[in-house]
Amino acid sequence: MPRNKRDIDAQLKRDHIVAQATRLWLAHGFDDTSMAAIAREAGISPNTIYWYFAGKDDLLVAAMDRITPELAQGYVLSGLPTALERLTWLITQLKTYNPLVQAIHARLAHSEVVRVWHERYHQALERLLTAHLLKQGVPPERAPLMATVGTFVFEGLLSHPHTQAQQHAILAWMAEGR
Amino acid sequence: MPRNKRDIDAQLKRDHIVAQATRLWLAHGFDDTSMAAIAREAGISPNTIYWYFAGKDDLLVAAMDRITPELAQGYVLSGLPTALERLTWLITQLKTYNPLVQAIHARLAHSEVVRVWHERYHQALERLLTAHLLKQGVPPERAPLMATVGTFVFEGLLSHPHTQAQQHAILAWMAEGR
DNA sequence: ACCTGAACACCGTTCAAGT
DNA sequence: ACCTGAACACCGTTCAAGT
Repeated sequence: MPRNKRDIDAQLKRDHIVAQATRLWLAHGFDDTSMAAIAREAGISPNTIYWYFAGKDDLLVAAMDRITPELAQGYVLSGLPTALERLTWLITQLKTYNPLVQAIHARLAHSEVVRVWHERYHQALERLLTAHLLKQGVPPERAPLMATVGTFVFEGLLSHPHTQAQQHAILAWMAEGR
Repeated sequence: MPRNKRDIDAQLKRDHIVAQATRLWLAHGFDDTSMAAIAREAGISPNTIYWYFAGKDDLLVAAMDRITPELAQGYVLSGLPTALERLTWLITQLKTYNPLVQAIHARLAHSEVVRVWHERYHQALERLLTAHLLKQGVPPERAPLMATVGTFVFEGLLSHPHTQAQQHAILAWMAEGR
């Protein structure tokens, strides 16, 4: 994307800001990490962030855009054999990023960029699940519905406390594709 | 609960504050309705709210505590014959209160009172679904799991946009108890 | 017991000015 | 093009003082 040295530097700095924001958000939560704190950590003045990002929500989306390809790659590379193992791997990873996932949902009502990002994310997850369900032998007219249900259950697991046993039972139920 | 005239007046005023807060939150959202705005509408000064409530989160919980018994009563009184109709009724009602439901989830990470309330709410909903599933003939060892899944799907429906047809298909799937 | 005016500490964001 | 110091408008909450 960057075309010359200048653009590369700008890209690097942008990425540095995103990295610091992500680190602080994961450590202290989205709401409890101010733009001032992010700027301090990145070694710039607070308003400089606004040169690179339209606002805190845009910074959040940039953070997610950095994480998700990594996750997708890891998902493929993991090469786990069973559906249950793959689902468990995915939810374990997503839990790592839970403060950001939470923030995405909390900002949904207030921010258009977040809304757009979330929409895309859901579609990607549903595509993944639909493909899996079809391979599992679920009838094609039923698969999309069950994929939507699957994403809801997945989100429920992410946002609610539960025991390891409960998680296992629910993921096993999902893997079954029933 | 109130023991004398003085307590009754205090109770009425408390309720008046909750009513105004609920009205404004439903109209403009939780975050976009300041304590000052609620006080203005209730005809008191902002800090007077803090005489009756520990904070904005406590006011939110009080609002939910006012709504849920009404909902539970309406659920029973509706006397709808089929599970699908009852689920549809329930989600239609809950959608009416969506700004408050959203706020509950958004405040989960920040407020202990909200966390406690949410926990109770989930347990109540799961009990409702478990009872329904058992009546539907679902094996007892499977019912609690499916009830948890059901609440996740229910919450997913509440917090994500979808067509009427999608909602119907998902609720029908839930009513089936599969 | 109940209520208030004024202030506090903080927030995301913007402005005017610099290089 | 990039960065900053200072300010803005606002927020939930608290304090000191009243009745």
